[in-house]
Amino acid sequence: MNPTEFYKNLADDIRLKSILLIAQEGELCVCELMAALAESSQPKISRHLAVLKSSGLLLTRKQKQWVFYSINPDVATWAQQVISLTLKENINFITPHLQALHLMGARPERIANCCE
Amino acid sequence: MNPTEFYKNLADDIRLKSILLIAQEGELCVCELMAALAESSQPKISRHLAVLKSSGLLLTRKQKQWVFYSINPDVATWAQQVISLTLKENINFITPHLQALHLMGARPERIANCCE
DNA sequence: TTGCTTTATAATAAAATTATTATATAACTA
DNA sequence: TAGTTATATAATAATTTTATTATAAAGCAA
Repeated sequence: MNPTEFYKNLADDIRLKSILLIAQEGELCVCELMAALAESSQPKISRHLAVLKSSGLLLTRKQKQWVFYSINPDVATWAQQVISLTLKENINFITPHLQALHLMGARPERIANCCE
Repeated sequence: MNPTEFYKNLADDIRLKSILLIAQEGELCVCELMAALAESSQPKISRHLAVLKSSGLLLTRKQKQWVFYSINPDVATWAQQVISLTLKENINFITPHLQALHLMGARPERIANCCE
């Protein structure tokens, strides 16, 4: 992935916020991103995640009925550094979404963890 | 400028390459960018530079008949770090354009410098 | 002044991206 | 099995972005 393609992936509110939320939380499922990005519809979020996955930025892991997205560790180091720098220096950009996420009841991770 | 807006500015080949070339060279005029990005037309380059200027990423300095573009030092530190990291780790992305630039005869800087 | 070089802008067309709506699939639950 | 939840996808419409072409303006040079 060349730099322009990489930045095209970041050049959308839902995609960038999803990446930053996932970077912050380690991994998130679609329903958690829906809770975090409450103003966006499910197909909209799914489609943007599909874009990020197909360009190799995100990985998916299916567990029970949930699909968990995480940052692909094979992403070029510089690109991962760009993501973490952006997160670190713009935490306020996703603060309201992190709050919405933490207000969500019955987050799937907990359920998933407890049944493995 | 929020992170999404910033990345929208980088999400185009001409804009990203112009920024990286300017970051590498310190400052460049439109005709030098035309030489470097030989495949692109003058209005195309001018328009993309206007976008970058109006979002505050670039500054202009007019000298004689030339307009020199440089990175705005007031750009957020994290954004400047993103730019320099991208440049440092993707120098091959602009190498052919740097070569074209250095092949250009009678670069305006020299003329400008010699007549101040 | 006239002409040339450099750069910017405006109008329109073309292309790409994004949103919306509806529907499909898969997995769990009762 | 039937119903429910979670996610994906396809079709189309809407929007945004980009390219192209033509033209304008500004500054220099003869």
